[in-house]
Amino acid sequence: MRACPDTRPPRRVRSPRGQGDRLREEILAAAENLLVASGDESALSVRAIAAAVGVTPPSIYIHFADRNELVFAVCARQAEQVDRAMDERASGEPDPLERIRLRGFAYLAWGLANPEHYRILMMGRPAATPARFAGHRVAGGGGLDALAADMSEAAEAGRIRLRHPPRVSAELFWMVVHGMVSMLIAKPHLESAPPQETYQRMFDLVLLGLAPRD
Amino acid sequence: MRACPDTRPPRRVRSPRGQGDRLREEILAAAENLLVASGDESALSVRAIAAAVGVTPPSIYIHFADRNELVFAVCARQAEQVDRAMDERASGEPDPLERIRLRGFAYLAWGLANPEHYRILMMGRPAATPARFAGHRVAGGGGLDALAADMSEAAEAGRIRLRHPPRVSAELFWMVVHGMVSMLIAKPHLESAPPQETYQRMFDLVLLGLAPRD
DNA sequence: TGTACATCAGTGAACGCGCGTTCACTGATGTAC
DNA sequence: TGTACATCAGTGAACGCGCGTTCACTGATGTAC
Repeated sequence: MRACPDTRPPRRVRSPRGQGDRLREEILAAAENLLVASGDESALSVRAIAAAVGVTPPSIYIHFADRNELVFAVCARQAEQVDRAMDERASGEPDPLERIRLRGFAYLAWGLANPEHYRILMMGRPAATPARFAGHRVAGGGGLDALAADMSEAAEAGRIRLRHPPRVSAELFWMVVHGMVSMLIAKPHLESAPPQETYQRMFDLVLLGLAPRD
Repeated sequence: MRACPDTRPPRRVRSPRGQGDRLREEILAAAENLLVASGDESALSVRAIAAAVGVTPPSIYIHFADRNELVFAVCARQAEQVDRAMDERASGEPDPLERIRLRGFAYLAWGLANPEHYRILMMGRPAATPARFAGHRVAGGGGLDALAADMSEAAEAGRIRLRHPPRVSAELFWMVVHGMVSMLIAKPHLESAPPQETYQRMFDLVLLGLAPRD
């Protein structure tokens, strides 16, 4: 029978001089783990993160201005992957229409694999989003531009017929995929078919599904 | 110079005997006001609602099991309007395809008019949603069925070409509109055109926008 | 080689807050006899 | 007509919690002279 078991997590060893930024990385990694394990942004409290790192709460503020900055920094890390993932999926595919399909699917897969990150970045209250994350961070700048490029190439190749500038069509297509992702995240039980099947149907719908008979 | 100004809201007069349910209505109305005024679910604290009604916090629990039930009861009230709104918009329109368009637009308009309600009902964490609100409450049962009916009628009339059962096509269409709504709620600054214009583009996209050249 | 000093990476303790929820109680009103 | 009782619509006070954030401080390590 131990008198007073010490259940506190092990104290972290102090970074050597000049290596203070190590803590920043450890904070981000611990927060990422907490977010994935809990699937709930509210698990990301300053205190919980500090405890997971093995450090006291004030130490967080050495590296982040406030909680919100930290939360978004965690998500931004994952978000960097999506543009890369979309490009990887599309690269090597000669058919621009198929590239569009692959990009959309990569986005969907990323969202479903990181639902809480997606929720924070893309479904949050606008006021909660720090300015530098408010813009087209995800599937934004790079993602939408590449999509628009594929759109115009597909149109030139006669694979599709564009009614708007490529960029506008790219935004519309992205909104459609976003609808699927946010839907599956918020209401997973409404999933009547596997996501890839629904995605295919959605893609067909947009591409030729409900087209009027001639 | 008043000594000790009483800034508390006026006490509510007690309901007469047998009229205890009046308080329930007043709670829902006060919560609705708070939600609309703040545009933030977190403003809906039990204490804030009680104060707005002019009653003490424990009184809330006479009529609601917990905070979550109350919050969803508030949203469910607004949600009842959307099915009615969609039917009203569609009724009288002979063209089934146009009815589909009108239903979707009514849904969009409702979502944008009640963003915080929409967020709570349709964009929340699944676990936070009480069981009886988890299903197709919004644009669900009634809404999707009516949409599916219009789909098959439009197909019979030769206005569209269905690649799936009408119900599936209705769900896909609904997901597209949901994408627009949730997008505009979360990222209003990305709105590059008025919603009705984007909606029209989206509708055209689904209906005939990117259809391949024959 | 020794010593004063600056810097760095954190810590300890606390501030003040609002939150959901529970429990025993109150005081007015109706009802049975 | 009077009185005991039950019911109803709430209240008052508190429980216990975790939260973000701030402030003055510490102790080890490097650096200048």
